[in-house]
Amino acid sequence: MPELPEVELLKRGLTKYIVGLAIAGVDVRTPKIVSGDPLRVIGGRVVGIRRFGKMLSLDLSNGHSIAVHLKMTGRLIYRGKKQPKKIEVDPNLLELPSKHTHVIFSFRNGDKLYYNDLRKFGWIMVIPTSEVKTLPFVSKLGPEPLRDLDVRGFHEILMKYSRPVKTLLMDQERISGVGNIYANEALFCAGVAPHRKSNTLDKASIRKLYHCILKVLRNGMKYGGSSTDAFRDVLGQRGGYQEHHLVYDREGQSCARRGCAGIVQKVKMGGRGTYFCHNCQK
DNA sequence: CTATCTGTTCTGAC
DNA sequence: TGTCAGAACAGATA
Repeated sequence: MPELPEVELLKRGLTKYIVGLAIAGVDVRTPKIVSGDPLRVIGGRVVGIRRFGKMLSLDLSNGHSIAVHLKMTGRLIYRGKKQPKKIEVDPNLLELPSKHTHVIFSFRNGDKLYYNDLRKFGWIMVIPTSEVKTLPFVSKLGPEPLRDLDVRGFHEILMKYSRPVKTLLMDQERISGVGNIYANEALFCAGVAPHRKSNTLDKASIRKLYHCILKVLRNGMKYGGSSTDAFRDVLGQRGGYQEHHLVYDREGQSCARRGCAGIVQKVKMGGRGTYFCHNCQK
């Protein structure tokens, strides 16, 4: 669920609400979610939030960091003094902690940060700040669009593999941050069929796909993230990008492109829902 | 009730 | 090394 745009929005929200706060306590309700010693965070002040692909690192003044991966259904929800009066929150997030709350960070000023996760795939790791970059998960991440990937680099990656281009886009060790929703949308935007082997794309298509990836990621952020299901921002509010999906979750509906009579197809690729228009994507 | 679906990543098999 | 199925888990939907 949370892909680059959603995690980036979360990063901005956390920066706004918890940077500067000192941690007074941690309540670990589901131990398997947390690794490292949670007590190390106590007394630390949040000095910054970093994002690595879809992972976040909450960096503390005491030399430790809280690395968080939300996987499919994780949520980080802030409740406290800075939260706006009027927010539109899910009914099941009105009462926190809830039965899906696994970790609670309490700040000295009384504010709280809740880690909720319906499916419990996500994780939290307490480690020295200097080790965040060397985590296997982080050090293996490929370049990130919008930051350290240009058309040339993108071209190079596509040429190197003969896999279906969609699974390549979602491979975090090749390109980081793109997940299923944005891969589907970017391929539609570029008119490229998801099952095309990446090294068979021509230069023009590659260029187009590159710009489409940036475009859909930026759009995702512009509309507050994609909340077809699990994603909520740091205040617990839904995003709006799902209303702008052109193929994802639109099986059987008519193609969004003007003048195209195609119907959005759904197939399975690499075990994931793959949506495309046979007419527009070659 | 059963079967199948779900946005991520890791492991183990080939 | 590259690729893929299955697992981790809980709930929604058909």
